Amino acid sequence: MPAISADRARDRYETILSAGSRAFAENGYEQTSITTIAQTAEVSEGLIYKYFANKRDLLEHVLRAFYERVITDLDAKVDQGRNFGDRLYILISEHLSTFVAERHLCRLFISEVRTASDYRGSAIHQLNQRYTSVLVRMVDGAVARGEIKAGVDPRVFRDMLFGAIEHAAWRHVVGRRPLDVPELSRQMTDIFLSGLCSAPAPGSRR
Amino acid sequence: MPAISADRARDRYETILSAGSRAFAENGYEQTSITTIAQTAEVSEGLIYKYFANKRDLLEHVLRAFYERVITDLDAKVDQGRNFGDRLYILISEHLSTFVAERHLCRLFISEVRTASDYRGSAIHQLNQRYTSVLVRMVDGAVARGEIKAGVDPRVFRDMLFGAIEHAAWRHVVGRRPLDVPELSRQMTDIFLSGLCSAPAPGSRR
Amino acid sequence: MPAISADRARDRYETILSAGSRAFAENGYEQTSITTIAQTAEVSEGLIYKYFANKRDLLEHVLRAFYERVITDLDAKVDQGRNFGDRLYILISEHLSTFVAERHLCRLFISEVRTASDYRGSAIHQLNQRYTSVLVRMVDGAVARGEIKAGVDPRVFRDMLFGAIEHAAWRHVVGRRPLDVPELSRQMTDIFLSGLCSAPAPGSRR
Amino acid sequence: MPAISADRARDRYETILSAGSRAFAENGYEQTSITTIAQTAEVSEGLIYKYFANKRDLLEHVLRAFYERVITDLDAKVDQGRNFGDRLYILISEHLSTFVAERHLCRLFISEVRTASDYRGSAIHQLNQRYTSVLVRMVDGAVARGEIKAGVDPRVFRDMLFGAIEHAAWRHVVGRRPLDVPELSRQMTDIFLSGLCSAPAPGSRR
DNA sequence: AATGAATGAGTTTTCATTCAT
DNA sequence: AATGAATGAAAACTCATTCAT
Repeated sequence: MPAISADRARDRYETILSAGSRAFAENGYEQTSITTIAQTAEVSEGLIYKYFANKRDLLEHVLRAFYERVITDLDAKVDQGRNFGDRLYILISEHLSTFVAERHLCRLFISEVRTASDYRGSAIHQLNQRYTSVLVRMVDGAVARGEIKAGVDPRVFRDMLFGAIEHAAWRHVVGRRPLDVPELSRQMTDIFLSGLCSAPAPGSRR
Repeated sequence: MPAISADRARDRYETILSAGSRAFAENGYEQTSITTIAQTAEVSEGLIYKYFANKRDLLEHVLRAFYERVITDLDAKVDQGRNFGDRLYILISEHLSTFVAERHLCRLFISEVRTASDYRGSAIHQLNQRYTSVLVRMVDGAVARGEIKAGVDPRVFRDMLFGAIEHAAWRHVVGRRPLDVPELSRQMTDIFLSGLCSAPAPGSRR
Repeated sequence: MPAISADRARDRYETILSAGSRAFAENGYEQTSITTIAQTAEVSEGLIYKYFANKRDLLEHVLRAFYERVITDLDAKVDQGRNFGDRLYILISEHLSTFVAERHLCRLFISEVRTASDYRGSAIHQLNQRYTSVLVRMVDGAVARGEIKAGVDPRVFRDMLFGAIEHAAWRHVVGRRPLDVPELSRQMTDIFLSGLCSAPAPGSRR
Repeated sequence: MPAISADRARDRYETILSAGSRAFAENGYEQTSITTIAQTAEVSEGLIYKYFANKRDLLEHVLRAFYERVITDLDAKVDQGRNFGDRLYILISEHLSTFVAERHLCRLFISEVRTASDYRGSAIHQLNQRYTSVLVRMVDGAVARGEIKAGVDPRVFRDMLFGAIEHAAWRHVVGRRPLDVPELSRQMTDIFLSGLCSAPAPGSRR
């Protein structure tokens, strides 16, 4: 017989998570104090430590939740593409859209996750691998179907893809310039498919 | 008649800079205390403030020195390439080499510089623009000579290029995997030049 | 449901205020460290910052409390005097009594408050003006009733009065001599009323 | 055979004293650093410690020099007054003039000297007594000649006089209002001589 | 379950003073 | 005689975390 219902507990959890998310995203991990989060969540500081082991743990939950939002349904969406070009375009524009929609979390993600020395094996690392696997499967299939040339190392491609997306998104976050997601996605897709020199690859979107 | 030679002063400056560089690079800006740096440099805390206005100023000097190392001679080196493919290969492999050689500073650069909210207009920002301008000139020349197709937005290309390099370097830092710079550069160059689908672009290196 | 009663909080506040009051008064503002105050109050340093914004804020609270003690009921007391001489005597002896009773705070008041460059407009300044206004009203009334001669600039009189009191009190603090408040008040009153040359003014006390 | 001539040494001493005087006066003792003084004096920090034992010692020299300037010739000037009223007027206006002319040092004097717990017996204390003795002799003479009524405690009068002057001068320093020295001196003299109630004392100036 | 008062180690920064040159 | 590099002990202030209530 819990003194508090499970619903209520989940509600508290969400409230704190959301307050932490906003605070971290806006001011960075180090610059955010537990007190601030407690005030935003309209909750006592002590309670935060009932739901999260410590400040770092709260950050991890925030980032995981963000990552999960990015990944959700990505598989299904990508599968709607009829060919490799389609699928690549979808992947890029989905990823960019999320980063644009949650620019602050994107920034938090870039500056905090990627820095962490205990990244390997962490929950975030695992999510990252789940994400990556979508791409790997995509590439493998395309190679098998002869849609892309053999000899391409998928890991190199992956670095290029995610690096490019992050970099573009980061410039958007920092520069506060508007980002034309469809156009940017189209250009990136095109370069990936047919390179800078040749004519558009046959079958490339649009 | 100074009690101590200018050489000695320069030596101190470099000792502190180097200690700061290592410490920041290994643990991040916020996680590094002035005390740690002082101990590493075998110098009193007070002396650090004789050479640098404050902690942030020290970081800025560290990053600037790093950036200047990256940029030095880049122009000249790139100009040795006979065509766009050559030049692109040189740019990528030079950049990657620096990042690999100074993996920790690379990480510092990525996590601290790019995050800073006062980035725009800073000395680092200016160095970044100087760096970027090398690329922009390269692309403009290539378009003029018909080496790459029109319609490519150089900014998109730039994001893709630097993003890809940074991401690859980052994975190297985190994963502690060895990085085959020539091979990786070759693959990246190839993808940028001819894309994933088509045959290698005519005139591409190798 | 506060973990600690409001009474307890008020108690803490007063403990710190009193410790700060004593410490500041005995060694001056700059010479007193937060650490000292914390030790005197048997409280952690951090807690002081829960109750006061910063060291300066604590000083201000200390001075305000002192000033309020000086002012309290002064109006009522002064009004008990039947004529200007009576009232002047009451004002002087009241003021002197407070200064003698709290010699150390008196010194703090003189050396810190009056020195502060941000004095004008501060809460202390306002209290000072409230205090001063008692005197101004006293003088104005006396002029109107013909008790004192016209042509006296109340501001000059005010400077002389407060200056004299402060100076006497200061010598008491520094010299550690006992101060015969009634006798001193009587003499001051007499000089103010009838000057050094003439016979005692008619109606002067005693 | 000194490596430096006595003249040169005296010059250095004066330079440092003057730099210290200005710096202390403008920003207060605690807020002034030796470095600042060294820069103002265009002298190394080390040299200051050749001429003065420490920072506090420098302050003492500064204040002493100031005090000596105030006292110089005061005796002679006061003696020019033909009667007590004249002499009192001269004393007040001389004192006020000095304070007005050197408002910043006046402030330093009030906030630092009067606070010092080691005031008694200090060089400054001795100067103060020399100053005071001028007044005491004045009063004693006036009593002997029947110029002022018996029963006046010279110490009370002294407190009133100096307190009044300091207070007025302080308000001038803080408030940055212009000060009409002759008029203010006249009013003060008048109140001291004949009080607030009676008509001007016979023989009072003007 | 929830609070928020309390802690104390940790932070950056300043500065009077010393001393090798 | 003169320098100014170097020190190191302080200072004010912050904040994640704990625990009595």
